[in-house]
Amino acid sequence: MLDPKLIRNQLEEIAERLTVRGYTLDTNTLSELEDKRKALQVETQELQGQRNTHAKLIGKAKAAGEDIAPLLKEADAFGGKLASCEEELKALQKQLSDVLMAIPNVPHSSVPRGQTEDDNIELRTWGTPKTFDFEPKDHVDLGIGVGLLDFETAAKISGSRFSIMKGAMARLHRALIQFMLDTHINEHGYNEVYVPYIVNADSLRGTGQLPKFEEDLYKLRGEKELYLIPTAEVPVTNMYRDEIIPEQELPYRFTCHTPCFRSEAGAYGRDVRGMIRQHQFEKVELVQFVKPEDSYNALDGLLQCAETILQKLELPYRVVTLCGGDLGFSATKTYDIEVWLPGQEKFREISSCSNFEDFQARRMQARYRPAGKKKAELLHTLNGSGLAVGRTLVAVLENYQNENGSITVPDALQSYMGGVTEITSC
RNA sequence: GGAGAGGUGUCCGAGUGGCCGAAGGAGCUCGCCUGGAAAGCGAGUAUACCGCAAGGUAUCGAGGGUUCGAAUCCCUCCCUCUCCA
Repeated sequence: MLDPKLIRNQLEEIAERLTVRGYTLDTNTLSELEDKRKALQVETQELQGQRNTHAKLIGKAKAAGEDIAPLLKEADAFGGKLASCEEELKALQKQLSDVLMAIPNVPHSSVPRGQTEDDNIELRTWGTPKTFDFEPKDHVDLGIGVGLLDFETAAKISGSRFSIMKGAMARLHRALIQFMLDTHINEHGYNEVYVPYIVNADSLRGTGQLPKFEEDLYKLRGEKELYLIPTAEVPVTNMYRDEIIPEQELPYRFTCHTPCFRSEAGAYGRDVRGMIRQHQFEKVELVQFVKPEDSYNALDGLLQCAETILQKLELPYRVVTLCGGDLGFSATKTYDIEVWLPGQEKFREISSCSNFEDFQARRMQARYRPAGKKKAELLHTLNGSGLAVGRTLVAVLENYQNENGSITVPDALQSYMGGVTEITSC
C-alpha cells in the first residue's frame, strides 16, 4: 500500500509516476472520496465529542447524587444522527481503503518506461551460449527420451501443467534444491526457514497478491479463507507481520525452499509444452528485511546471490531491468535473470529479484525500531528466486545434453548425485 | 473430543460500567551524580486522523450487541495456555 499521506498531499506526482508502469490513477475519484471522508469524519467526531461530554456530565451528576433523569432525556437527541454518520463514515473508509489496496507500488526513478517485456533493458550477460554440433533438443524431448519425464501420466492423475520425474531426473531435481540451499546458507549467509504451504488471506494481502490477483491462486474449500502459497515470499515475508524488530538485529536474510502453486489463469496459450509453466513447482526463495536506506544495496546483493547459482552451474544468462509495464504489483524495481535455453534458442526468466520498499511492510505493519528513537518505522522488504528449480532443471537438461540424448551432470551437482555423472535412458 | 484459563502499550503486568489512553515495573531518551561506568535520583516516552493552536476523535485479539456512557457486561469468531480423554 502506498503511504496515504502521499495520496493526500502529492496526488498528481504519484499519478505521474504510476504512468511509468502504464497505470492510470483515478485522481478525481480518489480526491473526491478523500474530501468526503474528511468532511464526514469531522462531523462524526464532533457528534462523538458531544455525546462523550454529555455522558461525562451524567457520570458526574450521578456521582454527586443528583437526579439524572432530565439529562438522560437530553441524551436521546444524540442517538440517530451519530449512528448514521458513523455507519456512513465506516462504509466510506472501507471504500477508500479498498481503492488504496488496489493501487500498485510507485516505480523507482531508475525504472524505464515501457509496456511489455520487449521494453526491458538488458543490464549484462554472463557466459556464452554453447554451440552444438548437432541439433539440440528441448527438455521435453530429452526428458521423455531418457524415459524420466512423464507429462501424460501427470495429466491423467492431475491435469495439464503437471509433471512426473523419475529416477535420476527426480534426484537431479532434488540435488538442485539442496545445492541452492547449501550455497545460500554456507556462502551467502542466509538463514534457512521451513514454513507453512497454506496461508490465510491476511498474509496474501500483506504481500500484495490479494485483493487483486485472487484468480492466480488456489483457494481451499472450507470454512476458513485459506490458500496454497504461490511463492515462499508470502509465508516468509509475513513472519514479521505486526512485529517490531530492533534495529541492531537487521538485516534479516532468509532462504526457504517450498513448492509453489499457481493457477496460471491468465496463461492459457503460453508455454503449454513442458515444465516451463506448471501449476506446481519448486522454488528456493531469498527474502530480506532491511532498513530503508539499505534496500537498494540489498537488492544488488540479492541479485548477486541468485546469479551465483547459475555461475556455479555454468549456465549462460542475462540480467534485465524490468520496465514499468512488466513490473509486479508490489515492486518498485525488479531485475529478472534469464537463462539460456538451447532448445528454444531463447533467454527465459529463471529468477525475479525485487525491492518492495515499504509497500508490503505498510500492508503488514512490519516495522523496526531505530536505535535511540521511540517511534517504530516501516521496514523495507525484498525477495528473489534463488532459483526457480523446475526451470533450472530445464536449463541443465538443455545446456548439458549430448548428441546421444544423454545429459551430463554439472560438476557443481555431482556431490549431490551419489556418483551419477550422466543421465541416460534407464 | 471433554473441562477450564487467558489475549491490554516496545515488553511484563494491573484494571469488572463514568474520575481509564489506560496503575506499576522493565526498556528506551534526556538531565543530575561520577575520573569513567554501574547503581541512584529527576523528567519524558503509543499510533492514526481533524485543528494554526488549545484541544478533539478513534484504537485494550477481530466483529457484532446492550448502555446516556464499555478495556470492563452479552453474543459470535480467531488465537494461546493448562488439565483430562
